[in-house]
Amino acid sequence: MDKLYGANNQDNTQENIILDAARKVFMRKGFDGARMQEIANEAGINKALLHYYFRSKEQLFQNIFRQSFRNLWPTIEPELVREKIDVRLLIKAVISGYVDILEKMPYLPNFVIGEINRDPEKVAGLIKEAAIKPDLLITAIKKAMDDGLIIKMDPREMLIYLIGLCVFPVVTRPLLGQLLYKNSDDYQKFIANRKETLYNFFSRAVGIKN
Amino acid sequence: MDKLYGANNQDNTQENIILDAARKVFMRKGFDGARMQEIANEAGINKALLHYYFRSKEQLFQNIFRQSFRNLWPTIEPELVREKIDVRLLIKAVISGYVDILEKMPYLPNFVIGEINRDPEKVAGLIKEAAIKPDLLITAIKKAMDDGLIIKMDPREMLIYLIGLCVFPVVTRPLLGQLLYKNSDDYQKFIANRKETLYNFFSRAVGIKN
DNA sequence: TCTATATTTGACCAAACGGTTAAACTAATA
DNA sequence: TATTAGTTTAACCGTTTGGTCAAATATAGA
Repeated sequence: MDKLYGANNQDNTQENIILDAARKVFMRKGFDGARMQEIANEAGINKALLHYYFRSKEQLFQNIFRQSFRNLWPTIEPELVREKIDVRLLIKAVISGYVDILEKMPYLPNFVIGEINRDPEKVAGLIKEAAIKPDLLITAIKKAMDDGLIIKMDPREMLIYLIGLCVFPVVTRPLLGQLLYKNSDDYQKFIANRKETLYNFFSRAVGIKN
Repeated sequence: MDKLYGANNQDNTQENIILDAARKVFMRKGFDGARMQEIANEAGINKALLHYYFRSKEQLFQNIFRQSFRNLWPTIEPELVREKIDVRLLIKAVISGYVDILEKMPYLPNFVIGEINRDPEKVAGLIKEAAIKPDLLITAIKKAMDDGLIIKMDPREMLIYLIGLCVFPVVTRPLLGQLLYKNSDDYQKFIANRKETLYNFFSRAVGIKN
C-alpha cells in the first residue's frame, strides 16, 4: 500500500527486505557513514548476502537512490499536462506533493543533499532518468508571468524558492525541535498546517490575487 | 582580514594551517568522508602532527564546527540591539548577512545540515555556546506583527522560511548548475542579485509595504 | 656549546572496512 | 532418492582507517 513511498513491505522478497533495511541505514548515516554490516543486521541476514543480491555497496546505494528520487516527483505532473494550466493549482500541487512525501520520508532531503555534493552529475543523471522534467514547470511558470497572473522574475529562481520553502523545514527539523519548537505539539501544528500557510505565504510573495 | 569568515591566513601558526586545511576537507567530504591523511596532505604536513595538535579526528572536527558556527551568526545582532528595531532593516540584515557569508563559505550549510542529523543535540549546544539567540529574532518579529507592520503568522515559521530562502539555493547549488542554470553566467547573475530579489520576494510574502 | 624542551617525522599497529569464497543448506524436479 | 540450481552462511582476505610511538630535528635558554 505504501510502495510508492519507499516501503516495499508488501512484496516480502529478500531483495525488498534488504532494500528497506538499506534505505533506513543510508538515510540515517549517509553513504560514507553507512556500514554494510549494519544494513545486514537491520535486515537480519548475513552480510555476504548483500553482495549476493547487489554486487557492491555502491550498487545497493544507487538502487535506493534511484527509487527515492522517483518518489520526489510527486503529484505535480498531472497538473502539468492539463490543456489549461492553472498556476494556483500547480503551486498547490507542488506544495501538497512535497509536504506529503516529506512527511513519509523526512530523511530523504538530507540524503539527496548529501549526494548532490558527493556527486552532482550522478544526481542530475538520476533525475533525468526518473523522467523528472523541471523545464515543464519552468515554462508553465513563465507562461503565468506573461499572462500577468504572477509577478515577473526569473522563473527558475521562483521554483527554487518554492521547493526550498517546502524542504528546508524538514532538513533542519531535528535542530528546530531543540531551538524553536521546544514544545513538540507546536511543531506538530506547524507541520499539520504547513500546506495552507505555505501556500498563502508563497502566493503573496508571487502576487497571486485570491 | 578574512578571519571572521573562516580563513586564519593571517596568523600562520601551525594550528591555523591545520585548521584551514581541515575546514576545506571536512566541508568537501563531511565528517565520515574526510580522511586524516587528506587533511595532512592539504596542510602539507605529516599526519601524526594532526594528532599532536588536536588529539583526535573528532576534536579537530569540533574545532572547525565551533568556529564555523560562530560565523553563521552574521551582521544581524547589531540590528537587534537598536532601541527602535526596524523590521525592514532587520530582514535586510539577515538576508545580507547570510548571502555574504554563504558566498564565502558555500559548503557550510551542507556541513551543518549533515551534522544536524548526525548529532542534533551537539549542534544545538554549539549554537547556544556561540551566543546565538534566535529568541531575540523571534520576539522582534512578533513585535512587528503586533504593530501591524507585517502579516500575522507563527513568527518561528516566518524565520525558518527567511533563512531557508537564503540557504536552500546554496545547498542545492551543484545540482542547479546542471539542471536549471546550464549557462553559468545566469547562475552568477542569480547570485549577484539575490539580496535584492530575495528581499522583494520575502517582503511581499510578509506584507511589508514599501 | 650543552641541555632541555617543543616540534616533526617515518614506521608501525589494531580495528574496521568492503568484498570474496568454499562449503552448507534448502527446495524443487525427475 | 539422487541431482541440480538457487540461497545462505562462517570464515577469511587485502586494504584503509584513525591513532601511536620512538627516534630525529629544530629551537631556545644557560
